[in-house]
Amino acid sequence: MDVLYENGEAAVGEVQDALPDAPSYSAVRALLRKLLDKGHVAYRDDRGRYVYRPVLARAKARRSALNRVVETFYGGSAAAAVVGLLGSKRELSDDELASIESVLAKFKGTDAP
Amino acid sequence: MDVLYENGEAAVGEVQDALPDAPSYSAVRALLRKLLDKGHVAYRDDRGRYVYRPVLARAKARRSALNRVVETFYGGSAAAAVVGLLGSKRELSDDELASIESVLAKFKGTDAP
DNA sequence: TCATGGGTGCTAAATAACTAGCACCTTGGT
DNA sequence: ACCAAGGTGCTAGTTATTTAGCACCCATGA
Repeated sequence: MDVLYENGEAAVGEVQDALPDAPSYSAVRALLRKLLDKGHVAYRDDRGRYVYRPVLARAKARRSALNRVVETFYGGSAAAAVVGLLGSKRELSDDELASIESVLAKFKGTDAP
Repeated sequence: MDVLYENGEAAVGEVQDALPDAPSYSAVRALLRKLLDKGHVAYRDDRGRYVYRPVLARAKARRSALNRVVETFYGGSAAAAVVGLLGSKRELSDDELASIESVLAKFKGTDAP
């Protein structure tokens, strides 16, 4: 799934290559077929070659993945996760800094009127 | 693994209870034994009752998990992940806001002297 | 045109995971 | 002392996953 979300879509061989410790080609085929049956992925036929993509919207999967990490490792606190995320960073471009401050701005007025 | 990281440590039954769609008690026992063999978990004997804990330091696992989400869903940009994390938040306490701004501060001086 | 590489569908066998159930031990309450 | 509850080690049977290997299809390049 992660492979498909990272690439948008991928064929069997690409999934296999992207997998950390990949099983056989056959196993990946079987896996994707099972995900297909379960409705987690769809595919398009690119001239006899099947290219798979996730069915669940990227945004939802993203939120869910982030949520799981926050729950598992940060006791449910998004702010703590943000600190963890930035704490291990060495540099930040001006644009990145600006975008973060922009999203931070909306919290500033909220509870101190 | 997530269960162990979230709780710090857990016995077989607790792992089973915490699992979203839990298999049988026997399966969880077998799973934990396999993780033990692979060196991913250790256990202490709490008077005949085995309590398992992860071997890899929480901090490392945390970094790795966060990294994976950032790679998979945010093209490797931690800043984008931060924006995503905060974007879906409605409120933030003063303390949270302060801690984020504190960690942000170290980036401000860096590249605009 | 025709061989080649890389797909697919399908199948059978090996391998791994799950399940249920036994005997046994320890703890806690009666 | 005894019983009940809830652990463990171990085992055997069932189920699911992985593997390898067929026949076949279809672009591509010589």
